[in-house]
Amino acid sequence: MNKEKTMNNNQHTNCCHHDNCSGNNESCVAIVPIFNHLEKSQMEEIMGVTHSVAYKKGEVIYSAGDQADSLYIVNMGRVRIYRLSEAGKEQLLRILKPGDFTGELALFNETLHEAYASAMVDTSICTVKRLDLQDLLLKYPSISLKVMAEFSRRLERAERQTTRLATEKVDTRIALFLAECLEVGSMNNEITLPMSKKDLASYLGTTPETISRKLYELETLGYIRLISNKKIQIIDLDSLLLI
Amino acid sequence: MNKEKTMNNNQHTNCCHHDNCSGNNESCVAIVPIFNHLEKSQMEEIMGVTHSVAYKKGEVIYSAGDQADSLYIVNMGRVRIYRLSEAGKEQLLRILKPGDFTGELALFNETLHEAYASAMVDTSICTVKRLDLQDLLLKYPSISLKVMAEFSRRLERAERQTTRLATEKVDTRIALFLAECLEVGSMNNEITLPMSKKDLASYLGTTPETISRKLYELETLGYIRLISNKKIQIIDLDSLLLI
DNA sequence: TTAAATCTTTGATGTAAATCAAGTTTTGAA
DNA sequence: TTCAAAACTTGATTTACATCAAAGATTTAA
Repeated sequence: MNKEKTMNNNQHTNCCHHDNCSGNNESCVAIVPIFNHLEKSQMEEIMGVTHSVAYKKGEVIYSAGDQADSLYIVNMGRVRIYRLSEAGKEQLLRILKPGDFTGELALFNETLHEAYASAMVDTSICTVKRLDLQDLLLKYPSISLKVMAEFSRRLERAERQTTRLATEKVDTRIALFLAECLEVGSMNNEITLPMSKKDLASYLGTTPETISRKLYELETLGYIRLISNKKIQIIDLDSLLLI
Repeated sequence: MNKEKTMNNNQHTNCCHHDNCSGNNESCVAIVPIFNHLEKSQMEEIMGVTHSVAYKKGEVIYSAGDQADSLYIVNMGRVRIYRLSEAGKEQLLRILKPGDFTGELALFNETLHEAYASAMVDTSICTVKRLDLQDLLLKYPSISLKVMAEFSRRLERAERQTTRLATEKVDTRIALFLAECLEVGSMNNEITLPMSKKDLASYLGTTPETISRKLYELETLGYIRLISNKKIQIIDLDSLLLI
């Protein structure tokens, strides 16, 4: 069951247990939307309270049940956020890219994490301690506005996903997902799946077998073309969305 | 209640499209968690920018596609927030009680509403305009902390629900729901369903028929006892959660 | 109070998608 | 580069649940 054969449970309480420590803080603060609108001097102040930590591919960043006391901002790499069902089945919730953050839930509520976060590739992360963050938010209210904007976006997405899982058939969920991949930006309607089909299945609340079959079916219908494992060309978006 | 009788209407500019207008602002600001921790003088300032509106049972408060420009705080009554699937199927997302708020999503993001809000019973609501709210948040950063705490709680719930819909069978989802109803507080393990079974079905991503059958099944197993339409006694919580 | 509308239950039937199993392909670490 | 471990595909089978239909409840409004 336990796929993370992590060497040791490293508690990154402070900085610098890992390699790339200091200095990186700068880039981190500068790239995240919640901070990068501030004055240079303010950013420098923030750098003072951030800690940079590096995680190897597969390493766990936090687990459900952990006491949450930091905000985690992805500086480089990719982080998967997932939950486990009662039966231990994994469900992928989202994938963080540089500039995204997590850990905030418990930060404001003194609760434990309910989700897991692990590094999908070698990843560097900046952390800000609960109390430091609260100070920052009180001192620079505009940060709060950014954080709230991000929260509300996430909330919107989470509720949209909830509705899809509750009301749409698998075909439709796949079609909607493909359409969203397309939106982002793509050469001649060609998309690259941002995750493995196993993960996609988990994200969409289905199984890899079903994903495989449905994609084949969509190709048969002439709506898409399967180019390679991760590449798909959308041929008829309108029909796709009418499924 | 009844404090409105003693009040005269001032300080609200474009209030009074509906009946019960003045005076209620006070109770509204005083009861919501995002404001009620403030100083009296600060609350009074906030009252100055809130508008009280009454909705009759069934009235729509906002619809998907509407431009969102206000925060809605429930003062009295009950509000259902729901979405429509691509096929027009309704999905209940949550039910707001006095003190809860909605409309915030688009408030920080200049987007349109994606959900619908309608009054389940006669309801009175306080609204705060986008710009007024932003001023308040910048002026009183502690309000932001409250709002973020509420957001993160909602996010947690939304993601939990997503995971349940994606990974659990209907039995389990029902069992988990019943268990949550129990938590809140209940005499001798007796719970009162907070919504119709039709709504519950929608919330849990299933159908009323299935709800009906599964509840009967749970009774047969001896885990619960169906007292009346809306009342259920939980007999064996542990077994219920092991389904 | 009564009738209409809405919700709920129960039964019969259909089906989408999960599961199981066994190959094939891709990936990544040594 | 090679080889083992994952990930992916395809087929056969099972099943959980939706759908349809029609009879009881309950709620609502006149």
